[in-house]
Amino acid sequence: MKEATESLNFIEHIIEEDLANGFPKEKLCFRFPPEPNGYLHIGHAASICLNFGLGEKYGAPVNLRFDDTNPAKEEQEYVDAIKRDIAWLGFNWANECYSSDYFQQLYDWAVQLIKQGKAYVDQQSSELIAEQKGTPTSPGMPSPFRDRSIAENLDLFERMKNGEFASGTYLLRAKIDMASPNMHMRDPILYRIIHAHHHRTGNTWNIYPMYDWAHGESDYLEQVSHSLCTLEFKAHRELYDWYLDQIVDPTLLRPKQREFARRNLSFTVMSKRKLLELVQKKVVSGWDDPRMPTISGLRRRGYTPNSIRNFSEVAGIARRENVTDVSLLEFCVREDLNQSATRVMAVLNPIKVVIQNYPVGQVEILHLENNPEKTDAGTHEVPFSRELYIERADFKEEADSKFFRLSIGQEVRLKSAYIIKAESVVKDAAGTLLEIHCSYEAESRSGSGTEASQRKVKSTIHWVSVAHAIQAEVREYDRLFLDESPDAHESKSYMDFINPNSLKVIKNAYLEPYLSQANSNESYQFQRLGYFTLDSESREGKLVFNKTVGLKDTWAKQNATAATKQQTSSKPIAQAPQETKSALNEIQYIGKKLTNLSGDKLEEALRNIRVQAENVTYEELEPLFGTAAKKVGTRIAVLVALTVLLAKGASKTPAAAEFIASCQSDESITLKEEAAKLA
RNA sequence: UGACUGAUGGUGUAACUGGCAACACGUCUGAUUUUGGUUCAGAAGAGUCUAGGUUCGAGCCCUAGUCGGUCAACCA
Repeated sequence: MKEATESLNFIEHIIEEDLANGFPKEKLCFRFPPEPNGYLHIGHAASICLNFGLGEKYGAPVNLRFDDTNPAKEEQEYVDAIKRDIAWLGFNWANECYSSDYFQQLYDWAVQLIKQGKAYVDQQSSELIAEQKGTPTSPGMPSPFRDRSIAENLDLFERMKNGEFASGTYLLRAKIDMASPNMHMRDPILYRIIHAHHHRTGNTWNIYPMYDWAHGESDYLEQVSHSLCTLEFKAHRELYDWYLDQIVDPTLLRPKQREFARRNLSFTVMSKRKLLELVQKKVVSGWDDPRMPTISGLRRRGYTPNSIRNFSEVAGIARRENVTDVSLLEFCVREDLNQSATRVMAVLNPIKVVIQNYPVGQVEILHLENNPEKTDAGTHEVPFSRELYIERADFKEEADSKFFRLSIGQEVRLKSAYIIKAESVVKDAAGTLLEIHCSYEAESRSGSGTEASQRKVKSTIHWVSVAHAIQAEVREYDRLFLDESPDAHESKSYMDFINPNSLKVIKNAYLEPYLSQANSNESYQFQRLGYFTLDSESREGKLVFNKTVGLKDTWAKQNATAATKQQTSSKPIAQAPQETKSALNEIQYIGKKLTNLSGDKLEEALRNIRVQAENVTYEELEPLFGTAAKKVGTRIAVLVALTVLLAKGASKTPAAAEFIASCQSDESITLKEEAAKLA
């Protein structure tokens, strides 16, 4: 259905090229390699969708590999959460793998490296090693232990493995090049000693491989064809390849690392470390707080797998830094939910309406369409009675012409019910509005088929019956940060931009009774308000709803812009100097493309130049006489402009004459002709 | 002062081997609408970081520059 868009992203181009060069399609294999040290977020979703999407597109397996090489930071809890999130997104992994599954093989290979004189045991402090490493602009110095004998290295390494040494005392390093311009090649660490319990291997190991050593070799062991990671690993590629060089069997597939830009979202942060800080400092309630950009947070908020996959699709993947506007994500949920959400009525900020001419005690059961987008979705029942709640914002005692809702003397339709007219208001001593007294038109009931029921009124508003409404808590969310890129400021921390009002709790919202049986894996559209879903804290009898996203609200926007307009117009407007493109630039531009044109379009372009030339001075034009002979278009444009200037009475300077002469002898016929007219 | 890398409307992505810069979001009109939603029709908005060059023709190729990102964890 959407296969119409054939454009490939750059990763797909790489794969297509490999395929074209004879790489067998059946050997394609991808992987998604999270470290189980935190929850997945929308940025990971980009990577997940990329890898699993590629798998689906090429019919290739995609492994889920936990990069669990650091027992100090990793936990089973995260493994479970990650699996749940990926499954929720709707992807199936071919194999569930762990870097820790390869610890023995990795160890054996390391021993082999030592035997080849390509690795050595170092025993200096981390400070000393860092010092010897040099800086990006100056080379490093070799470790005094760099030339330890192979036998000694072997012995030490084995004892490291056996747990004879304390954490941090010994290291295994690859012997590469301390002067490499790539810092990662300056004798990188292969193994360090960590005495910690590993969530899978327990206490079997006392040494653990570093990311670089484990990652490429794991890709190789799994025969991953394309190992896709984010841009910050670009500099690691050289090392990735060096490690593979040491162990690769040429008859087997050699993985290829390629990098893409991570996806950033505006008004949020996107690194596990920063998200963890929000959790730890209790800025949010947890990893799955509905304000968090985590998959679990978005899920709790009411985002659908579809909307997130679509977002990834639409946002695309590329190699440059980016900050995608959240509005794109919001668009994606709305688009999805609009199709699937059941329409209901809920009043979040109530004001009571009493219909004076409606019989006291009468209750009518009306029918509300479940989903106008799906004709077969049916209806559900809504009780109607004399006393109702409507939104406070839907009433104004006196309305201006742009306010379509209820006001004194003004009619509105109650959704799926009657047309009412506001007659009077009741206020307390302080002047606050208590209730609105209305009259209804008995013939106007929706769907009754009467003439009155077909009558058009300016607006339709939602409502709930006071006697039948159920109460619930509704949580509304705003962006977590006030700045578009909270972590992009040098002088300020992202913590400085926290939005203090990102959570608004409405304790007593009134919902139509149908919602007492609300389903936790369904989304509801509270009509005219937005999309809502049951929160995980919701209990029978104490319902809690999360607002996923509001409806597009052109009315609110109109008001907001009107307000700001009023504000700015009260001040003297500091007119920004109009950045009009200079006529000369315009001429140059038209000229640039001139030789591509013909017929009418050429005529039009020439006409345009003549128009623009009216606003150009001779002084401005003169420097362009020197335009390279190759740039025929520009020369024509300049010549045409000159023609106009001369006609206006500019004097033909020697420079101009020379220019005209040179044009006359040009190869371009157009140029020649134009020049001849002037000669 | 190094190495690597990137630069296309407000935002995100396109443009297959060079051939009058496309799609989506956002914005703005108008129509439809018992949701100021949806849908439909339309508009505005970039001459592709700058300066040169190659070419009949450059966003794509070349040269130089500018600006941004990444790299010096016993993290991944």
